[in-house]
Amino acid sequence: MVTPARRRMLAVPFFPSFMSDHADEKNAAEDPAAAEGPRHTEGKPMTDLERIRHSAAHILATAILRVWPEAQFAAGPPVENGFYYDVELPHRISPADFERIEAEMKKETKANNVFQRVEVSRDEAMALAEKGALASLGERPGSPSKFKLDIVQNIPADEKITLYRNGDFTDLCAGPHVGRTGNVGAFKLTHVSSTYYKGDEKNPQLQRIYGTAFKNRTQLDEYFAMLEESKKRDHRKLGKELELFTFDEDVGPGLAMWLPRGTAIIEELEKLAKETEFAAGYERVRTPNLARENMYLTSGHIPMYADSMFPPMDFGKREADDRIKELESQLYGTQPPGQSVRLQTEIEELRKASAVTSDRYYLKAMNCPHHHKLFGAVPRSYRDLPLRLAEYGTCHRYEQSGELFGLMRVRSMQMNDAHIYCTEAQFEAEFNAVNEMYLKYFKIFGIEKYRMRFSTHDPSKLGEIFLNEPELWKKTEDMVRNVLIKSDIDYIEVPNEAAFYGPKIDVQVWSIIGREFTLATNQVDFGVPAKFGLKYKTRENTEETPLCIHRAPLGTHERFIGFLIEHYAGNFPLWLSPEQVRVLPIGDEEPLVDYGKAIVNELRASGVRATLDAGTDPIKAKIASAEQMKVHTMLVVGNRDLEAGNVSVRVHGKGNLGAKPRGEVIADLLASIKERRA
RNA sequence: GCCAACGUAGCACAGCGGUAGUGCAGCUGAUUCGUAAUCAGCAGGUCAUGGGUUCGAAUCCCAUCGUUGGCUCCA
Repeated sequence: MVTPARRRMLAVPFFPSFMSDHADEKNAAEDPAAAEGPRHTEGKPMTDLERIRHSAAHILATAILRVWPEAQFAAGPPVENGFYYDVELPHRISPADFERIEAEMKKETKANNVFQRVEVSRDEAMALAEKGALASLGERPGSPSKFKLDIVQNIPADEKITLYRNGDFTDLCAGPHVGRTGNVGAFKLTHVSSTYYKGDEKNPQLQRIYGTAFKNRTQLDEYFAMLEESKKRDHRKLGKELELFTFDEDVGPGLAMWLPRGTAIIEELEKLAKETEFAAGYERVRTPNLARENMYLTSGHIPMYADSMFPPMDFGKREADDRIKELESQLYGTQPPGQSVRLQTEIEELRKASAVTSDRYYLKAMNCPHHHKLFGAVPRSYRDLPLRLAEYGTCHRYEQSGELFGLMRVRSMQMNDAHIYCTEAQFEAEFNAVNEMYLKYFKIFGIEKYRMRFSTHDPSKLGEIFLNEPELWKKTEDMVRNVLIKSDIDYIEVPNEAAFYGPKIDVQVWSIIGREFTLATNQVDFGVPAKFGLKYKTRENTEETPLCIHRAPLGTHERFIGFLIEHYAGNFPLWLSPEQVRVLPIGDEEPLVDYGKAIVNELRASGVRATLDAGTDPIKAKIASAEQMKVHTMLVVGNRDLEAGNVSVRVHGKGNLGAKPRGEVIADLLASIKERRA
């Protein structure tokens, strides 16, 4: 269901890639999501930096051909942080080869060759490709430039075909480029990965060589320094350093375990969610972590999404299997032929029966079916609507091993879920209220860099991947769009990306290393409640099926906290801080330690996460270790403070704020926590 | 799942065919101090796991597991 454009978005989040090779322009033209953001087109020239990077891609191809003349190239565009070129080559390029390739690239930039634009006819381009002369240093008889050949064939008839030359190297390319190879001032190859031609696994597998390039060395160095800085706030690194969560091979990949410090954050988020949802008229429910297969047959998740679910536990089948095994072992030991025939018959019958008697349970991958069952458990009247059922439900999804990524992509997740059952008349107000809730949360966390993606259906796929309810699609999409427009939210509309049961809004954010994630989701469902036979009595005493809104403004704990760690660089505001206050007595003499203990006890009695460092380390060392763990507030207490009934306040990132009366400081802390100050 | 790289003490890393190392953290002492690290001692490892090559493997080869970067996927 992911379009090519979406894929590119994932790879290059901040600015959609400015694909410029013919192949990519063609994709962009066809691409329903092309309206998603700025994109290179005829009327919108590349920036200077993109020209440099696009040119660097050609220089990379030139260099690779000098080392491996048989290389076949596909596409080589600039991307957000650099460029790549896809190459087919028997030799597996590894980072060990980079030095050699970069040396050849250096020769090409030193030579300062002109990038020469040549317009050719389609026949000329085809002829060159067949002679192997495109993306090549010259003709290569017997090995046509096969990918370029394919690309030429796909260029629309009315489009001009151009080549670019630098030195011996000629490439099929729409340009533009810098004037000379020497204008690529500084470059570096960064990594290599694999890809399929045009992203389709049926196509040949290519090696994608990534690099980056800048106008000059200084900018390149700054870029890598910035990358180093970013790595410091990577949630995986901070999570380890701050002892927030951990993964364990024996527990399983993608199964995060929360240490006490991370759990403290979870508790705060749940407290926030529960308060907010309670005030907004939600009711809390609890459901088990698994359910029988039948429920997921009803919901349509099997077979549609069975691949993404953990395989089932099959109890009935296991009993049958045990009996079959037992009979089989008897079978091997039997001599009289009659006996063995009897056993074989029994085994076969058991096998047939096991298909029927099997009793399969699945770990839940989503909470909706359980909540639908709760809606259906009690007779409902229009007076009960809207009914808002909320649960921090634990879901399990069997994500592909290669997709797992720290806390951002896991296999077990705790979701800030709720389902709102309402009438069509109530829908717009409810959807709007959900939206307001999102914005309220984002304000609390100071989340500013996000994008709302409004996913709609594709009318040509009704009855296939979208429920065949043209009226309802139109109606709900209009309502959602209205809400977005009325609340003046910046959003992008993406056709063909809706859920099968209705349109949705996803909130997209980016991890510090640039990967895009859906942080939160708000979905309309006009399909599944009917499958569950959910009804309510109307004022006219007729039966209606409710609409359902699935919403998860705080997403999952895993992803949301992963995001928050990076958002705050581990420097959480007081209310979220795993260790809110640490009291640091100067020395470990009894009266001081007792004073510190009293302060800690007073804070803990008010629910503040406070600890005491009663160690014998010098005060500087105590401060250093508290700072290292990013403890929000440090209260230094020495004899001066003890005598005056003061504490000396030090705040992480702000330094020493001086001595203040103990009562005043505690009151301030409590107020800051209560108000969830930034 | 696919391609590639990487797995050495709790953490960060060195060693890359010849008896496992450093720093921080930890523990035990001493130190009793005013805002980012006091000193000393001790302890900690089947070098991810399993196989192979070799007189000898952390080091070379193969497989498995895990992590990472991409690809694919993402209800």
